[in-house]
Amino acid sequence: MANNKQVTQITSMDQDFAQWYTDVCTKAELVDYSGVKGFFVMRPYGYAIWENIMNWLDGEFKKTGHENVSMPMFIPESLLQKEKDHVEGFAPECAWVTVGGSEELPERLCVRPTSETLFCDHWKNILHSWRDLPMKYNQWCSVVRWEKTTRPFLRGREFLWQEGHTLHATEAEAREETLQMLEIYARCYEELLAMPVIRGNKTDKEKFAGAENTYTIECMMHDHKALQSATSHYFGDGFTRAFDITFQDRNNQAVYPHQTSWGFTTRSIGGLIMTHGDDRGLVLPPRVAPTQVVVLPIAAHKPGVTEAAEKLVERLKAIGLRVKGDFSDNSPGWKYAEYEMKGVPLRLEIGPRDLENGQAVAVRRDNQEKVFIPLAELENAVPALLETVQQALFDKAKANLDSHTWPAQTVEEVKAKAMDGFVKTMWCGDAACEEKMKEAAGVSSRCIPFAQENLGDTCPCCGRPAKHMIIWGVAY
RNA sequence: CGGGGUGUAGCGCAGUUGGUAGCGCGCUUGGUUCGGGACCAAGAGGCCGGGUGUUCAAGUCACCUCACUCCGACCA
Repeated sequence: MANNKQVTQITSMDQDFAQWYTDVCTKAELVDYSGVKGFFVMRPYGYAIWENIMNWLDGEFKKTGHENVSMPMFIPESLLQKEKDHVEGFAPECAWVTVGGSEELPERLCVRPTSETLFCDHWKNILHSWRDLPMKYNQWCSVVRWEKTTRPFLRGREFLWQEGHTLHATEAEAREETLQMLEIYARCYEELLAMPVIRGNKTDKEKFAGAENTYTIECMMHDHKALQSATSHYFGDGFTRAFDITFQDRNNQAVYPHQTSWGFTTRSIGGLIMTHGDDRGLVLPPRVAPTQVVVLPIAAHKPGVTEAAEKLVERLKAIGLRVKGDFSDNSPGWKYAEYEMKGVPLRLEIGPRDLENGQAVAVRRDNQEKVFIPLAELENAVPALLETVQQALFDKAKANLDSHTWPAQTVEEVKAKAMDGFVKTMWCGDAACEEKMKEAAGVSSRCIPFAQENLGDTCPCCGRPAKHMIIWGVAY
């Protein structure tokens, strides 16, 4: 019954969403704080989520013809400085190495904040002919950006990601690549993480340092704030000119290739937590959950119970599910709370009463709904239930996004709704109006959605003719 | 980088007008339990974040410093 010895109790979302978030991160054993600010330990349970994401994405990268590589961790200062916009964007948040062993280095080295310059430096050496193109590379690694404030997953001074870097003979092919990879990211969020996304363009103000176009997918968290969830960039030939990378085309002309890059980070796990979690803790969609089903014997000492539970684990493993049996001597109530905290999508209980009835009890994490599953139907019923949970989580998140996206005609209307979700307005395309909106309404531009709507003819900031519909929001 | 908060056992905390450190949970061992965070018994576990000062005496007072955290400005 009611018991106050709940050391793993977490702060409620409504009371303090930020505290709730950090509680979940630590109590669900996803991360631990390290001795250095902004650097986090990803514990096995958190890393297992990342591994599932990596496996899914890496499979898509391979299907679309990309190869994995590994680049150096350090960038000589002179290399970083070759592309002007790029340095300006990243230099302020670089960590620098100035000493090797006991020797002062002749040139200081930046710990990579992103690897465009390294790829370019390498490509300069190996690209010769149009026959060498396209070059479609990816690397899984961590990067360092010296952020001022840090939070687990959402913002660390080091974070894990993949960064794809490609070179193409033509602009059209490079642009196609950029959009193709954005679409893979969008599908990863929607299909794997059960998070609906908005695909769109970043404004010039918000685009990546050195990019010609930045495409983004934006997600809405449970508290209605925005999370920039992945980006894909088209560079044109800006970097390849700066690094003097050319190839001989079919006409024996030296030509600058067109470049892209795209990245997906462990921030996605933060988004996952803030999209689906509740006051009991983490809620994981079955497709990414390290453990999809936890099997609990009830009154395990009674004849046949433990054996029956073990049999359930074996049968579910045999059909490829990630399943765990908890045969520890903790009480059932303790186990319920524990696996709810860790967001395991489905709990299967089997006890003496179930043995009599030839069934198991399944309890969904997302809505606590209880379902009796005849043991004979286990192999069909459990995967079906997991798919139901996956879909229900997506639907719930989609409903949150849809019901908290507001059209607006004036700056005042934007301001009124700014703390309550996304606001969509028309926009003239002028950066001055974007800045004005930020000052007046406290929102940043999230993206210019690919799916445009016509909400009017004029920009709410300046009254001039509008060019696009744009989405505003308060972002993490 | 500005503003606030917190540092005492693994976690959460108490510690009076300064007097030489305690509680709950967790952990270990044994036993009883088991359908919503069980119970009993016996144990282990501390450079009180660090430094300097005041004092016969500092977890406690003063100053400094470090770390973490939250809120802003900057960013995936």
